[in-house]
Amino acid sequence: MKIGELARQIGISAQAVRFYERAGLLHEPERTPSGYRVYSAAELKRVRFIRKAKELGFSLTEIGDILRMHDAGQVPCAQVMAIAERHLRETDAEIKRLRRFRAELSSALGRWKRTPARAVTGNAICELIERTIDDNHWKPGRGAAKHARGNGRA
Amino acid sequence: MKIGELARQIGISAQAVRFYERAGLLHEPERTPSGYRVYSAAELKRVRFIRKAKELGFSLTEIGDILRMHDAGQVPCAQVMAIAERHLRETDAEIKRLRRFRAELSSALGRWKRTPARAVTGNAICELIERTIDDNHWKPGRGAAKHARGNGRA
DNA sequence: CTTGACCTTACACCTTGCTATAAGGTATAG
DNA sequence: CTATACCTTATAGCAAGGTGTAAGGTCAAG
Repeated sequence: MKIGELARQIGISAQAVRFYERAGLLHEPERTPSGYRVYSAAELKRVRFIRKAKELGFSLTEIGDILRMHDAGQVPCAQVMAIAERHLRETDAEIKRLRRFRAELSSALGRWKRTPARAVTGNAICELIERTIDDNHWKPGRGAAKHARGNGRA
Repeated sequence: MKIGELARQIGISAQAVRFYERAGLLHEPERTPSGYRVYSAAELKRVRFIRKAKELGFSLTEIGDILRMHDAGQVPCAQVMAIAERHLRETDAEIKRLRRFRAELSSALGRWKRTPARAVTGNAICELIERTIDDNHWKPGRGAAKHARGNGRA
């Protein structure tokens, strides 16, 4: 199977497959005499594994670690569980953060609607925004969202 | 006031201030004879506005639009409200997405714990992951998380 | 007159996971 | 023989919001 066929079966682009190879997730594949990459069913499964792990929120780095453990003859399931549990905690934290943010934004919007910006003081840029945090009941913790990250599900 | 003093008062780096200038959020400042940027209280307020808007989830592009409206003599508050309402909807969608993801991850973890990977079939990479989506009760919608992104609160 | 804190510019780099493009070689159908 | 679909490599670029570094100029204190 050549790269385009593999990519089609998984539902990704051929470039993405080459990208995984360069990223160290796939071994150097065999080649036809003319240099085309040739993949076996095992490689197909490996790529499928990569996509599944990605959908579960694993980063390519983590997936690479897992695959290298596997290649070294180890069973990486303990690591997989640990990473998944960390992702769960991070997701919880991110949901909490987003909920706090949502509440704050919603409350600002409510105040803006009750007190429209007819009372624009001449030297404000947008008085709505300017009075919002001057109220200062909302102290965003230092670095609250430092590690926040989309979890990469495509 | 020079750039370092301005940055210190806002709590950002001097590079960030120059970055805002290059991004078109700040006007070309006055300069000392030796070329140092000199800022007035009005510029300080403008930078403070930028940070406040950013904390409310506005992107630098949006903030730039708002500031340009202001510079053109308009009152950008209607746009600000519209953007804020869009952010609210996006935040809601992102929270929903994360909750679905969390439920899925949590359920996978539960299954993994109940049925540990002692039954490792020889040709799997990590059987935990491999059996998870083969169950296939979980169809991630196409492009569900296309626009998902941390909302830039620092 | 030197040290050190501050300022200047320009450019590269970071994160992640790819996508796009250029410039070319290969395989197959008609 | 040619059209076209596929493959190769290398390189650049995106999103977003900056940070880091190099190489140098300026200013006050001691």
